[in-house]
Amino acid sequence: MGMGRPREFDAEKALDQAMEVFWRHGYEGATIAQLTEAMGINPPSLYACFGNKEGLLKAALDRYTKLRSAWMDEVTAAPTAREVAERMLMGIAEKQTDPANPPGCLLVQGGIACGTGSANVPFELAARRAQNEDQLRDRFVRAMAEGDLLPTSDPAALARYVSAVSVGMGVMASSGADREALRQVASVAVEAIAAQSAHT
Amino acid sequence: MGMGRPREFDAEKALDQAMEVFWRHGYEGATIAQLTEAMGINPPSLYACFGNKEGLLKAALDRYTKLRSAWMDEVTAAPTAREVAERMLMGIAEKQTDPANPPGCLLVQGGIACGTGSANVPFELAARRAQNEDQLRDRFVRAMAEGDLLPTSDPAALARYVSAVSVGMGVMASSGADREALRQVASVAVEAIAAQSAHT
DNA sequence: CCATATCTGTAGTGAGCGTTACAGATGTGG
DNA sequence: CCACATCTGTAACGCTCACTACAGATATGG
Repeated sequence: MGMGRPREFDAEKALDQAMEVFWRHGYEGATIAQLTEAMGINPPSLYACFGNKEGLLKAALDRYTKLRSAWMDEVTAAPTAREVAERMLMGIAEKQTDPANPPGCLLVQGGIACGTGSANVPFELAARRAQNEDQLRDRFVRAMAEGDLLPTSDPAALARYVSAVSVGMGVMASSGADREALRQVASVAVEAIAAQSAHT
Repeated sequence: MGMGRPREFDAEKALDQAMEVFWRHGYEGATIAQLTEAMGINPPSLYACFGNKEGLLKAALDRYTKLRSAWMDEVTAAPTAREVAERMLMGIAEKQTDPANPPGCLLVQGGIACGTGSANVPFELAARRAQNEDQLRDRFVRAMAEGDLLPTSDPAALARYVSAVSVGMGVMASSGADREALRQVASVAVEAIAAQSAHT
């Protein structure tokens, strides 16, 4: 039995284009026509490769988090909790205003609220955001063990806080805030972590 | 010339129901069928009263901000910048997890990203959020004048920060965070304002 | 070279969307 | 009581949506 005709497009390149469309217009706002045009393929190729619209979104989310995992590792590699928060939030100020991408964060822009037919999309995004939060929490737990945070600090609460600020910055970026405005927010936000840091 | 048949429904009550639907499903996720059913009216009544779907959203946004303005005044009436931030963020933790309403904030859930046909909806929401931010900024400017903040503090940056945290908390609430989790975030977040406060 | 399996492009499918035409109902002004 | 203006409910409009049937193209295995 033969293997059939090979596909004529690069699935990863196409996925990058789809990611951009979801990022800019959200899941419900993105149409198959926009997606296929951006990906340079026709609907049947999309459905053969990704199943349906929601499958394409999940593939785009996977690619998004994969592209950012190396950076997240750099962030958590910072020596102190304070510097972790600083690298994270300052880096986000840059990334979310990078003109190479749509403003904001795909994990927020993708769809915070959806209609009844796409009710699980917001949960899907929330699960991805939770992964980042967990990675931060683990890092802050380590900081606790290293005596880098106050004995009264709550690593999970700090991780939730940094995650919440990130999300807020993303929404601000998507509605026109420039890089300097986001840097100011990040700068203030880091002070809350500094206040929980042992010494200095 | 006669004044015509009077309408048989209460526009404000209907608007409250529409607000809920937009709040839960977002602008694009909310359908006219859902809206009319929740409002207890038929499409022609909706269009006669609010123009179209976007007009209904704007009316719902107006009502939303109006309902919250009294509370915002209470918040900014707090004696210090630190207490303003605390009342604001702690109050938001409560409001965004009030079971009487959908979780989160309408000004975020309404639609962060939209399709090409509704491209100005996100701007509309951003403008309303900016009003809150301006009110906070004015309050922090006053705090500066009263010597309540450090001479190096930037009132606009602090207002942006509090606004960003609020938005982040709203997204967290809409994806299932409970009241206690939001309170923890608020508690950490306030520390950043405390760090900018003069004395104590 | 033939059978088979998969991809590609065209051209649709039914369903659901926001919106409205229409006719009947119900009020006001003369 | 009568013209008129506005609201109400029914039923539909045109359009766009996600999705796919189909036929032709292009590879592999024998």
